[in-house]
Amino acid sequence: MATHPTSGPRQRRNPAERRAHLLEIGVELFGECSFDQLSTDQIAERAGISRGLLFHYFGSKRGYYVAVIQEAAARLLERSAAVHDSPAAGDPQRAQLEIFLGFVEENAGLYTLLMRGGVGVDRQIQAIVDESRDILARRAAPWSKAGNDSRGHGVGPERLALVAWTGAVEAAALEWADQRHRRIDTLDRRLLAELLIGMLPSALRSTSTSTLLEETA
Amino acid sequence: MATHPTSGPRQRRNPAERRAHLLEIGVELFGECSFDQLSTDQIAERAGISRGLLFHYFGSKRGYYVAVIQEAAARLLERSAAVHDSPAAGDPQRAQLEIFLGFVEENAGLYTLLMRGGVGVDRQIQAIVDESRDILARRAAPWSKAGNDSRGHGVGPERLALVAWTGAVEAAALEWADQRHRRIDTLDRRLLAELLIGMLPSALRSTSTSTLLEETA
DNA sequence: GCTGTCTATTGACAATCTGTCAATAAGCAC
DNA sequence: GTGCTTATTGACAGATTGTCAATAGACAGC
Repeated sequence: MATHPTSGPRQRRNPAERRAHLLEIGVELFGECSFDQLSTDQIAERAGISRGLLFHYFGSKRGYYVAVIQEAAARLLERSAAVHDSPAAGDPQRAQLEIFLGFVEENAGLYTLLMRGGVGVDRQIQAIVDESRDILARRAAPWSKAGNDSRGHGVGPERLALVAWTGAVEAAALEWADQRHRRIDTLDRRLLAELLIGMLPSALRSTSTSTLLEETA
Repeated sequence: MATHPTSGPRQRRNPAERRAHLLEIGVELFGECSFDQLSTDQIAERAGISRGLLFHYFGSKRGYYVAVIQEAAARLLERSAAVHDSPAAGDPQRAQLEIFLGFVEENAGLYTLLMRGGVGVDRQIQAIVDESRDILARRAAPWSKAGNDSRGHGVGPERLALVAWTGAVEAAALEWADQRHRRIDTLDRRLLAELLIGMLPSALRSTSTSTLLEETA
């Protein structure tokens, strides 16, 4: 619609500030609409700028989307790192999980955007999501330090167990956030963390002792 | 490019047959490209028809995509039902899981399309994916019959455990298929099924006995 | 084999969207 | 106030989705 700012004369800003503002808006908008349902016209109008400026900063609509996903990932990882680097008393693993769940609850839209919205859109985005996932998983499950290959991933069977557990965490977190959002009676954060941690040993046991792949063969 | 069929005169077909053919092609193409990266021009050219015909059958590009996703879901459910309805000897639960893994391995693109590609694109598609997921989960984990609400879903905490386990199965299946595709040494189908089944009790235990939500409170 | 009818299929057209770029004006130094 | 830098714009080109009256392939009746 309006290619023009909502009102008044053009507003000249510091590029870094402008860029940050656009990313802020992107996180918000892409948390509600999908990539193809959101036009650059809408984005520009919401930001109070011309469409041309969006392309000036991000090159293409997809470039903008990638930057937004990266921003979302950075926020999640930053929050997680705060706990990881200053291990509080008690069980750091559960603390990490609870922090994670808290983040998902508070930023359900952002998290959904990051873990679900970007997938299937682009290889580049898939890479960002996968890397974030791996970092989070390794923080929440430090035992996985054993057997990482050069790219920081575990080898076959072991990685499989970690991926399975990560999938459980993600799916549960999304469902849990949704249930709380809809005010459905469900587990509290601590119990959910316990449930998820409880699933870890069974995954591990299968790959390390009963697989017959390495020693017991 | 060519709005025209690749060669020769126009080919007149039975509508049902034509529609099926288009869905076939859609499953193939959307397994490789994302929604916005695949133009209706490309689809039409690949199908050897005009772009107009695609819109005649499906109304819009999005309508076509929804139909393709539904087709993918139907194929997966059909395959699963074949095992579900004729319970072979032994453990039907593991059989169901192994069938599922076999399907994922053979149709990795299709499965990825169904579970990942559609998410974040549309509420309608999200509904299709969620429903397929639930049906599969209930077939693979028949114990979940207890405590379904009117919409066929479990209530809060119990559903949470099922969702968590389902997430583990999905993530593991995708990773496993990818590892095998890249010829990485990993678990065989039977062991992966055991690993996943092994994760189930720990999920259940947490919600039913230690949650303090119902009896033990 | 010829003709007419039905409808699957087309191709041209309108509307919308992404991406480009020279022109413009906002803010700052002097 | 004047001039310079550059963030910002708006008009434009190319591509893409969606519409619809016109077209032609197949089959029935003769």
